[in-house]
Amino acid sequence: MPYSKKHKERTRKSILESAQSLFSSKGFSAVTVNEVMQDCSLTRGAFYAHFKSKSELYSEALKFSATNSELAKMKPKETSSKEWLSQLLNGYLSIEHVNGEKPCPLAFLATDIVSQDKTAKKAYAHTYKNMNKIIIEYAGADAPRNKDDILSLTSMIIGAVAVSRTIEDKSLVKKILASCRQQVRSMLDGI
Amino acid sequence: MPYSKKHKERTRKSILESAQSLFSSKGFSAVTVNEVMQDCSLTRGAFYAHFKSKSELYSEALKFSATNSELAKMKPKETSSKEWLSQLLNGYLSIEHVNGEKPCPLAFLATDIVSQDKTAKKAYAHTYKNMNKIIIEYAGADAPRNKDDILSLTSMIIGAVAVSRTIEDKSLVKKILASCRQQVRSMLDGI
DNA sequence: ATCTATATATGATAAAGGTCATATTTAGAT
DNA sequence: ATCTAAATATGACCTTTATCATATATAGAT
Repeated sequence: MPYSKKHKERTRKSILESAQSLFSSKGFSAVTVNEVMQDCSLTRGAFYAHFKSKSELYSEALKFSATNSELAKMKPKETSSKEWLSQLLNGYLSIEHVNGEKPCPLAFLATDIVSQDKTAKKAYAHTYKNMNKIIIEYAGADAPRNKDDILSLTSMIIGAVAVSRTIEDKSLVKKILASCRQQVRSMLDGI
Repeated sequence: MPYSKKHKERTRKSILESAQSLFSSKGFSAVTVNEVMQDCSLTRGAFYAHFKSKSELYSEALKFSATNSELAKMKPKETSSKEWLSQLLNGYLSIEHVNGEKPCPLAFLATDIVSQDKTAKKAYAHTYKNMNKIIIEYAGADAPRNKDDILSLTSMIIGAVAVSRTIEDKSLVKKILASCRQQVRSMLDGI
């Protein structure tokens, strides 16, 4: 048995990392299987030893990115939940995020998902529900009394990032993000 | 000179209508020039007498849809501005909108625009600014004191519709929309 | 050192779709 | 009725790209 046991697993992971980053920034059809493979220094032939189609890769990349997202990161013990939540949300509503550092697929792929298969949609929905859950948990006592209220908050931050990515006028982008950060504070008071 | 003067103009408009509807629901690359033409009972050959490329069509469809949107519709004289605004926002945050009736490209194409050319981005930004302006106008005295606050409201409604389109669980979609309608009322009080 | 299962690379195939060249049809002007 | 410029249709071309078949290289087991 050639190659160490973990070799394939590592390659798969590296493909997923490239895929995640490329799909997030360009969407499903603007990304090529070949492009993904070259991004991790492989050629397209190797691809089908890992995934059975480009669609499968897309869904797997989506799942992968959920487990690697900022939101999924463990809170440092020395930071309070509220402080941590505040950092997460400010990071989410930042120019850096809009520019593509650690892109959140919920915002970057929102309309792209619509034309993908059920598996992709399921992965997206799962990530979305998880985002709501995590925010509520960290907000603790400052979470909205009515749990569904969180849905408008996540709509807002996802929408803000999605729209901001299309806007070339950076001063307008800053205003959008600032306005949402402000609004977040008023929705989760104490944050 | 064959065909009445207005014939070509009418055909162009009909192409734009089909394009608007198809692009909005499926995005740029999932729509085919041929598909657009067949949708208005023409064949692909006629296309290039009207537009010089698929990209140009996309941008033109975006501009076209801005002038035909619900938001651009004239307010009936017998309806108060606030009442009208309330109707507009409730319509925006409705299942029917999510399902594709009179789709707003700001929500339906948010992430699609990112991979398009400058012309498309400009058209998108223009429509976006216009949405903010119109809401502020109709809100009148109830508009946010700080005009930039409107940006978080539009982020929210655009995000809500964009996300809702991806979610197959209709009961969750209803909750998202309801939560945003509620939030709109609290942001524009008196509405 | 050699053997071998597995990973990766190379080359081929085929389908899709944007674009254009050419043929055909249309309806207003004469 | 006929003529003609403009609109539309048809057929072809060519690029792109997902996918697969086949060849090669890798590294652990012997």
